[in-house]
Amino acid sequence: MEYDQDLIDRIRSFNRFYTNIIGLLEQHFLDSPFSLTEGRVLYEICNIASCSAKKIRTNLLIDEGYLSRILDSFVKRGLIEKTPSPEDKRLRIIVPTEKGRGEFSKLNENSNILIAGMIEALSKEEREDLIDKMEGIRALLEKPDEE
Amino acid sequence: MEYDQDLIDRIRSFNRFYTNIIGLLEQHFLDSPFSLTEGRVLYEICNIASCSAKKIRTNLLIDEGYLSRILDSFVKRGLIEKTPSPEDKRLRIIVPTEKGRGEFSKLNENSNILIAGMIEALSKEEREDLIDKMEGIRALLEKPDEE
DNA sequence: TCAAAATACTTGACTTTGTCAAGTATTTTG
DNA sequence: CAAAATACTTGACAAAGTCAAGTATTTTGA
Repeated sequence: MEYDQDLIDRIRSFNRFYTNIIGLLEQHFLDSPFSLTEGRVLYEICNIASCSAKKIRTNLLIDEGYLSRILDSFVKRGLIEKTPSPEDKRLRIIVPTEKGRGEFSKLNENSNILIAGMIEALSKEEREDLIDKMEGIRALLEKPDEE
Repeated sequence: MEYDQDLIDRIRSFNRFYTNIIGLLEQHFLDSPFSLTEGRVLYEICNIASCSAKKIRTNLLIDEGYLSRILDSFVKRGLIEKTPSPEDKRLRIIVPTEKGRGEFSKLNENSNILIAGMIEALSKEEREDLIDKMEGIRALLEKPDEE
């Protein structure tokens, strides 16, 4: 394969840089009652309509058994309710409780604060520039057929 | 704290997107004899001059004991050599073996191929645009005093 | 129509990954 | 030169993730 090594090195360098950024943002899970994976699962639960384990797994690439146990622990912690679907009794439909949504908001709020801190030194113009670049990267890397 | 929620939401959306990108690239560790953390450690070893556990830890935020064991396993696998430093006998200086450097190159090569695949649909101009945006983001987010 | 295959999830046993704290050897500091 | 600090190691443990077999239900196709 023929490729431009300089370009790739610079992309990799950015990736290392951004991995650290994301790592910093993810550290707030350490001060929360959630692991990173639990946080992602909770995100899906709060954003998927009539959610089920199956639907989470289409978005998340997580072991079935592992997810099952995470959901169990969410039930025990009062964050979600699992009820067998009336149409298909193999499925359990998952709904976040009030508390579950509350915890999710807190997680988001913390993340918001971290990001606000990250960009606080930037002017309005710089912030807009940042967003433009981010969305430009996404447009370039996202497959045309996706989303 | 007063902040622009729309801006933050869009940054978070980009972060989720880029977390997936990085996740895809990191999956190649699954087909390699290294865990992600091992890969990062090997990266440091191959890029730090007269490396020691201490120096790795300044870059990597990893538990001292865990690192010690990873280095042990690298010795057992013939990837590095650890010798007490003559100047300071508390330190062990770490040098990658021929094999260690070889494995590291393989890891890089695989990563290169993945990135090449990621940008293969892009034209020359688009690739340059991508790099510009990445380096622009980095410039914006990196603290002025860093690097 | 009903046995076989597929689906959705659960459970037990296990491995990998990461953490904590105490311990050893050496060096630095006052 | 004793006490504190540094660099690393080790044992015990906990958290995170994987694998495969099992249960209940639904779908498929002869």
